[in-house]
Order: sequence, then structure tokens, then C-alpha cells
Amino acid sequence: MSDIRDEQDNRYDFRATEAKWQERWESSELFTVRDDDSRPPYYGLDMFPYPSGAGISVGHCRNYVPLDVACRFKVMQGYNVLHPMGWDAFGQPAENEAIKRGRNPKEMVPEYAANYKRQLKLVGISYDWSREVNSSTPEYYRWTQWMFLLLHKRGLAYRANTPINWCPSCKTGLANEEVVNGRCWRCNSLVEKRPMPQWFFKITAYADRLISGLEDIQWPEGIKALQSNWIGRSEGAEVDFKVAGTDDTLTVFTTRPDTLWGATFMVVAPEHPLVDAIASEAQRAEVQQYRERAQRSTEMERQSADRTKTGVFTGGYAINPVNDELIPIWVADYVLMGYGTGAIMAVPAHDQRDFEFARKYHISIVLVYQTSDDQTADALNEALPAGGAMALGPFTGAPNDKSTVGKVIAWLEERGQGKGLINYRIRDWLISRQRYWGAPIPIIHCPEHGAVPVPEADLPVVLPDVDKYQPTGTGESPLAGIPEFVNTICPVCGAAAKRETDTMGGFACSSWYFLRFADPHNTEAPFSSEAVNRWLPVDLYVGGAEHAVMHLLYARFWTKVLHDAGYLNFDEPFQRLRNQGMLLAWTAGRKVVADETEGDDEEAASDEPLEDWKVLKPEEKLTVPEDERIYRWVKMSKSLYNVITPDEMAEKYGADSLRLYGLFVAPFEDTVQWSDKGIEGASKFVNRVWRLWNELRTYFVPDWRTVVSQDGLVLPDSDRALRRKLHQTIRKVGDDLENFRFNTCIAALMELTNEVSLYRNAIGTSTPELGSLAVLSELVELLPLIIAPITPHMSDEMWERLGKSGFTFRESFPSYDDATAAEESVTIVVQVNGKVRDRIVVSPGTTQEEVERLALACEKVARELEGGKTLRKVIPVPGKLINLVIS
RNA sequence: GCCCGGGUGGUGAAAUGGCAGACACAAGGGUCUUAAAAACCCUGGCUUUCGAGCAUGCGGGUUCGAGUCCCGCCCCGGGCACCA
Repeated sequence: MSDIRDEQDNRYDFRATEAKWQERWESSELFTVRDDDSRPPYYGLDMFPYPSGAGISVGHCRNYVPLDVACRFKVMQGYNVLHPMGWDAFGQPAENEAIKRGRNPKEMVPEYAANYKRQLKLVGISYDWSREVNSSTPEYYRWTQWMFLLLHKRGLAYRANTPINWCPSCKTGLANEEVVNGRCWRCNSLVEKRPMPQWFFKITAYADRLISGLEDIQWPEGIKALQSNWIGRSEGAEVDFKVAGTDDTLTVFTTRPDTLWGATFMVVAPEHPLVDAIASEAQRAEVQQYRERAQRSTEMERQSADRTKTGVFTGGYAINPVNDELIPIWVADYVLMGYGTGAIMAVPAHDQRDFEFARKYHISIVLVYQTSDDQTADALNEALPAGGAMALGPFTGAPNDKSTVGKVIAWLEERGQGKGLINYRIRDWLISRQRYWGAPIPIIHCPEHGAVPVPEADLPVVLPDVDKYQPTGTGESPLAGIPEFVNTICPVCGAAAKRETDTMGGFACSSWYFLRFADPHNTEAPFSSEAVNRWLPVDLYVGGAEHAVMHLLYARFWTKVLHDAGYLNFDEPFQRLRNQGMLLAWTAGRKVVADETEGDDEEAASDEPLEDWKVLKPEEKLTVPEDERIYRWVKMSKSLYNVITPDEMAEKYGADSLRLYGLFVAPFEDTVQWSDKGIEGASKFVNRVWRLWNELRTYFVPDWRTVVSQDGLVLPDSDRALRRKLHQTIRKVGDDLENFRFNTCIAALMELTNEVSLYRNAIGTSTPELGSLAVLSELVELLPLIIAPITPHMSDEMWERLGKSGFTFRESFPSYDDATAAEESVTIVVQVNGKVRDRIVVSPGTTQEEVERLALACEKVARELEGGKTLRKVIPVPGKLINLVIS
């Protein structure tokens, strides 16, 4: 490029340089990955995004850039690195946006994707675009449907008519994982319960393996805990209670069968099927009323734990199997139909919820465990969940612990009154959506044969073009209104039949896309096992922690199913996971006006974090004066009108500076507050490196290696020090990049730069010796390589100016020499009673005796010893410190 | 209520149980310049009687030595929330 030929101009022309190299990377297909490559494979993956209209913000660079740096580093270390990108284009986020803009998602998504792609290239991300996938294309969703059929074949997809989570605003059912605090994860509306026939994936069948599989993957402990808690394994027993005067049996799940002797009543959920049978004539009306009231209240109201418990006596009694006592059966909404059996035995003495209920309704309380002989149930102020010894029944004297629980379960099993059982909190994954923009569920409903899977050969079931794709709200998908789509024939008998009109939720597409990248153009299968087994599991997966119990759980489930079906030789998809921190922006807002109701602005609602604060919309910025504005740090998001784009930053400071700033500002996992000052600092550093390097390049001698490796080469102290720093930096940068410590990595590069600058100042206008020239040349040649993963554009430009051909991406990351990096002297801290009194500088091999002698010889130490104090003890820390204990 | 994170200068942050504040930003001073910008150099936790003392949310403890480990609190962020 002609405008960077002026070598006297020491200002770095990042615009021209970055454009030049991005073009060259593209035209040389630098980032295209081949399967037939002898280097060891490495798979680095970002969670694929849905491309929204606003494009990416600098916030997105918090994950794309660090992974890019890690991948570029891996390439330079000699790996064949798969680093792909694609579009999670199906699902509510894309569809909601299309509706809002009055666009057809089919046309809109590719436009948005193209913009994302342009931006990602602008930031210099090294994706292999030849493997780009779009989950909303028939070439892709054909195989998502294939996955559905596989699950169906294996008994893991079923249709059931149970009350499901319904979002009235999105007009569709939602999976449990998509309901956050009783609200829709996309639009924040309150979720209702609606009974309707829906398709589910049987993720509960894999609950145990989804917990145990967490053990040997390198994920943040917090995410593992989140998943584990979500799955919620709890060990206990099912116990059968006879309903007095009937043939019915009420089965309960309990984790504390050992407290059966203290069960003084039972509670069933309002929706429990036996309620009618249990209720006595006298109580029936009251029970019925209570059930209706419970049905009307929202999930949120019902599940708020601080609400005082309510309930109604059914008039019926159960027989406690361990002592044949009659105990009353109540109906109360603190018992949930969705967990266990929807019925509990209540042990008020040892369960706080039952305790509160018993006290409120004056039900008797019986102590099973006593912490002392004179302890009475009447004296309790709260339940005793732990401690004490059993005070009644055949296990009298047994401790209040797991071993007793086990013994009681065995005892119940022997007597045929119950059995040990493990219960899970996780529910099956509801996959049906009554929406247009998703992969049609490949099922045909035949009056004769029921729900028949579409034969594999007939895939894909193509999503038809429609005029109206808005959700209907009737519980039917818009597809139901298209006779050409709906009417078909049964694959089994050929009779007239109807297609399933629900589509799959977006999380179906993202549950296997990481497999498709290994073999993205396969038209015969979703992937070849050979390709997938070569590249996967993903070595390094980067994305947001908000997917802990959604995508990350579903993807693990599908991987296990595919493994069990023999398609994969691994059953955990992501070996190592890293979650980037959020990016916050300083955002103008105002107080909420009294009559403003929640959810009036659908889009903003999902991201607004504070209830007493409303973001200023662009049009309000003119009307709300500065002194009425309230500024807050909130997540950078287009719905909060506080987005800074990589485009504007790349234009002003350059992609390399933007990359460097995001990496340097804080540890990768930390939340960051965006600052323009910060990126200015990063840009200053990039320019400083550029300038220094260009000055020093005039000393470059290409054969420096022979000089540096000469036997008996004696360099002046300053040269040895510079070389030592260089090799120490190579070591540190390599270590830090390996461990995602980008901020300290860049700090090390800054330290090196500072040292080089001082060295340069010291040279002044004098001509360096041959040895010094070699040391400088080593630096001039290696620096572009060391910094290349972070500032790839500048590095390639430097590389070319050194007379090298090709790209730093194709070079090896420099190795360091231990001997050269070793310190020539060490500073030993001299402490007296743990307080620093002095420092002594010794050579690394100095004996401990010598260090001690030198320490005692320090004037400041001598002063401490005055007044008859004597040395009691010497604590040496070799190479670091010596602590003299005196008194 | 339960489960995870986190609290260190004016700010972002460093620190295998061993010199607290690396590296930066902002600030102040200087060099260069007619001037400014840029660049380069220097200073900087607080207090001080210039010996030193005090400092990593608070209070205890372990240790020769604690930002780091243990116990008890407080505050902030996130997740779950009547799960029997």
C-alpha cells in the first residue's frame, strides 16, 4: 500500500495496514482448515450467535477476541486449529426481531449474518468461513429433524398433554429452563400454565449421567454447581399410605423415611388426581373452592416461599404404615404436583414447612429424634432437621444421619411398604413451539397409526413460505393454517393424515451445531463419525454463563444420546469451558414515572436490571435535562441504547488496539466497565511498540542467530539484561495465553517495551557493537511473533518489513532459553520478626549460611538486636527471603 | 432462606502463605515546541517527630510471616427458591 511506504512517518497507519492484511488473509485463504493435516487437531469454539440487526457491539469482543488470540497462539504452537463460526438463526430471538421490523426472517437473517461476518472480519478474527453454517437453512435443519427422529427412535421423544409454561406475549410454550423467575427469558412476561399436547425430550433419563459427567470436564466450578443444582438429584424413598376406608393408595416421595414415625398428617397438591376420592362429603365444597383458588393464582404467587402456607382439610385419613395410626390428609398448594408424587407425608417435628403448617392448623407434632430425654414437641420453636437420637419405633437410639435413612429404607422394602428411589428436580425438555421460525417437527398424525415419524428419506420437512408468520395465540402454530403443509399421507398406511405443525425451539439447533462444523457440507449425514471423532470434543469452548442450564445442558444431553447410538466416541462435547465477563456501559436513565407499567416496552424489558430506573430512549435525550438524568453502569445492549460498535472503534483506534484493550482491561471472566480512555491507552501502547520497533529495525542483522549462539560470546550487562527480559517475556506470554490470563500477558509485553525503550534511550546516537546488534536483531525478529496473536495486523506488517514473506500466523511461536531467562542475581528480603528491614543482593547460588551472615551484618538488623535481644530462630526462604526471629 | 462469585490507591487491576499496589488509566511536575498536540523523562497509598508507624470490607484465629488459610459477621453481584 502506497500510503504506508513513508518510513520516516513514525505514526502507525492502522487503517491502511489492517485493511491490507485482512485482504491478504482472505485472498490467501489463510484461515481455511483442512482435515488432512498432519499437525495435531485443536478445536476452539465460540457459542454461535443469532445475528441481530444492530450487529455486534464491543461487548461481543469480550469472547470472540480472546478465543481468537488463544486459537492463533495454538496455530503458532503447531496445532491444526478448527475455529469456525455460524448462525443460530432459528428461534424466538430472530423471529421476534423479524416481527418487530415487519420483515420475513428468511430474508432478514442472511442480511444480518452478512453484517456480523463483516464486523468479525473487521476485528481480525481468524474464522474458517468455509465452514459457516446457518441453522435455519434446509441443509442444516434437515439434520436437526434427523436428530429428533433419532431421539424418537430411542424412546426419548414423546408427546404428552400436561400443563406447560405458556408465554402469553411470545404465544408459545417454553421449556422450564427458559422460565426465569416465573418470567419468559426473552420478553420478561409472566408465564402461565396451560394444558396442551406438547412434545418433550426425555432429558430426565440422563439426569444421573449429566451430573456424573461433570466430574472430568474442565469447566468453571460455578457452572458445574449450577447444572448440578438444576438437575437436583435427591435420594430418598417412595412410601405407600393406604387411604382409610378406600382401596386407594397414596404414594409419597420423601428424603427422610426415617422420620415416618413422626408423620402426623399428609398433604396432597391441589391438582392431585386422588383429591376427589379422598375428600369427605362435608369437606368437598371447601376443598373444591381451594383447588379453584389455587388454579387461578400464578406460579409466581404460589411459589413464593415467604407466603404463609394455606391449606384445607380433605376430611379423609391415611394410615401410617409404620404404626397404623390414622392421620388427616390435607390439600395445600405448598406441595407441587410437578415434583415427586405430588403428595407428601408431613413430619412437623423435623421439617420446617410442615412445622409451620402444623402450628397454624393445630395438628399434632411427634418427635422422632430427641436431642435430650426431656425434650418435648410442645416446646419446639422450629423443626429439628438434624441432631439427636431416635426416641421411638424399632430403630430407637439410632443417630439422625444417612446410615439410619438407609436402614429404614431397607426395612420398608422388606415389609413391602416402600422402596428406595432417587428423584430429580429437572423436568423433561419441552421442545414444541407454536411458532413459525423453527425446524418443523418431523411427525405425521395418522388417525389409524397415531404419531408416525417422517421417514428419514423424506427429510427435510421444509418450512413453507407463508404470508403471515405471526404467532396465532390459539395454541396452534402459524403452520396449522396452511393446508398444503398440513395435509399429507400417513407413511405407514398411505391414508390421509396431518402433519405436526409445531416447530422445535431454537435450543434444538444449538444442541448439535458444534458437531456439524467438523463436517459442514455433508449431504448424506449430519456428519461423518470419522470427522467428528477427529475434531471433537471441543478443546476450548467460550461463551456466556447465562447458558449454564439451557444450551450447555441440552448439548451435553444430545451428545450423550449420539454417543449411546454409536455415532460418537465421546460423550461430553466441551472439554474446557470459559465464560467471559459482561461489558457494562455508563448509561443515562431516569426515574420510573408512577403510571408506567412493566413490560410496556417488550424489548427493553428483558435487559433492564433495575426496577426504579428506566433507560433514556434516544428521543427522550432531548427532553430530559442533564440534572434529571440518572447514570448507571448497565449491560451494553442495543435495547438500552448504550452500544458502542467495533466499527467506530476500529475506525478511530484500529482493530489491534480494540483487541488489546479488551484483553488488558481486566481478567477474562470479570465484568468490565467500558471506557474510551482505556482504549486510548491501548492505542498509545500499540503506537509505541510500532515506533520503537521501527527505530530498532535499522539495526537488524538477519544472521543474528550465529552471533548469539557463538561460544564465549560476552555481552555487556545491559545487553544480557535486555535478552533476559525478552526470554522471560516469551515464557510469561506463553504461560499466560495458555491460561487465559490476557491482562497479565499484556502487562508483561508492556514491561518488555518499557525496558526496550530505556535501552534505546541509552544507545542514543552511538553505534552498537556486533553483540548488541545481534541482541537487538533477536528482539526485532521475535517481538512481532510474540505479540502476533494479540495484534495480528501490526505483526504481519512488521514481518513484511523485516523482509520476510508470508504471515506470522504461519510461523512458530518463539521458544525461550532457560539459561538466558535465568536471573543473574536475586534480592533477598531481610525481615526481623516478620517485618521488612533490609534487602541484600546475592548471586543465585549463594549458600544459606552466607545469606544469614550477610543478613546479620545489615546495619538495620544490628539496630534491632540492641538492648540485649538475641536471635531465637532463622527462617530461610531460599532465593527470596530470610526472617530473623529475635526477642 | 440456600448455592456460587466478589470487596486491595483517585480509577481498571497485580501478587505458588514470603517486599502489597506489577502493568495501565486519570493527575501533578519537567524536556522538546513561538504555542499546543504528540513523544520522551520524573513523582505519586495514608500518617510521620523522617527513626518509623498504619494500610487489602469488619472482628477473631492459625503461622516466624496472612490480601492469600480457618471461624464469625457486614456489604455488592449472579443463580436457585415451599423440590418433600
